[in-house]
Amino acid sequence: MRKAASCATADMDKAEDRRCVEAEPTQARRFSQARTARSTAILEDYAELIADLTREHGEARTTDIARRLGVTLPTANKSLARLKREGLVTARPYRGVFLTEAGMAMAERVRARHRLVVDVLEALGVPTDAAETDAEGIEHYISEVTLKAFKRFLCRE
Amino acid sequence: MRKAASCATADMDKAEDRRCVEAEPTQARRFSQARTARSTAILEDYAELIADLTREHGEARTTDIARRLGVTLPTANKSLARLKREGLVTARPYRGVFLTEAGMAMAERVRARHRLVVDVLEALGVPTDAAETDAEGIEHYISEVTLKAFKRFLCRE
DNA sequence: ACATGAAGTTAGCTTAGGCTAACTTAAATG
DNA sequence: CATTTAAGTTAGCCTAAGCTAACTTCATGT
Repeated sequence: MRKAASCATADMDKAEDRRCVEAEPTQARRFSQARTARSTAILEDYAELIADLTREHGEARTTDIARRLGVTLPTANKSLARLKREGLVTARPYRGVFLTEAGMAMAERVRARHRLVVDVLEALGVPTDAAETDAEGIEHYISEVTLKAFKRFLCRE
Repeated sequence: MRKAASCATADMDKAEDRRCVEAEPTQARRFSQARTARSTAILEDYAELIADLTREHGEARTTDIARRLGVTLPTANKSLARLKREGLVTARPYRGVFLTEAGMAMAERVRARHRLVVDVLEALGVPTDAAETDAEGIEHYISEVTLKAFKRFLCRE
């Protein structure tokens, strides 16, 4: 076998040894969480957008969803199929799209989180447009713990 | 055609009209940017990790990369093929992986950004572990403008 | 009332990132 | 030095999200 490139080589001191040995599972867990978040990011975007459109227009149409997301109609359609499968929306063919209870809950949670992220970014001096743009990517990766910290930070501003 | 659910209905005032009409391209652009960032996120993770491993062990082995990322060896292998294709790493079969100039530049940029994001989160009161975990997802969506704002914020702390 | 054009759907292709199974290569050790 | 075991590779499968092309449904305006 190839020369041990593993952390635990004899000439390393105990501290570094320990640090290295624990780096793997910890980091793997973090990446894994990011992957999970990535896979729900799209669901969250759709839920939030459907709630917005419903509020603005009284209904959420697939065309409007596609336009706002900047994707084609078939792409939106396919993604909506996933949301249906996961019980977040209901839709009958050629009719609009409606959030289920679960979908509304997700939308509400996401909306609040989005607002919070934008507010924090602006509080940190990020201009509005950049804050909105970056929030669109960032928001899906904010844990509950971080959310709470953000709230506290804004309060004592 | 179905009743116009578009923004520009007669009974809307000019302000809302304008807001709505501009919402589509703006929001579409934001989502599109998030999608772009998402597609480079993995490249950035690999580049950063390869740099770390090289610094720690003098080489970056596919097994270590896979273990740290929490994916299987074939998955890491396939992703590394993409990094090769995009000119970020070089690798000869059964030998380690090495960053190209471009790869090192990316790794350095990503490392600095990661540090900055963690520091900002901690400054906002997020505990270290959550800060590290969330940063792993967040970092890929931070624009240059936001990065600058973060730096300014940390300075005047 | 029907023609037309927009909205929606379906089929099928691509890329990406996961996985397992099976195989090959390399290196450490008896 | 031969064997065993770890590392790396290849093949092939799956799901997701993007696309275009082609088709169907719907609703509006003449």
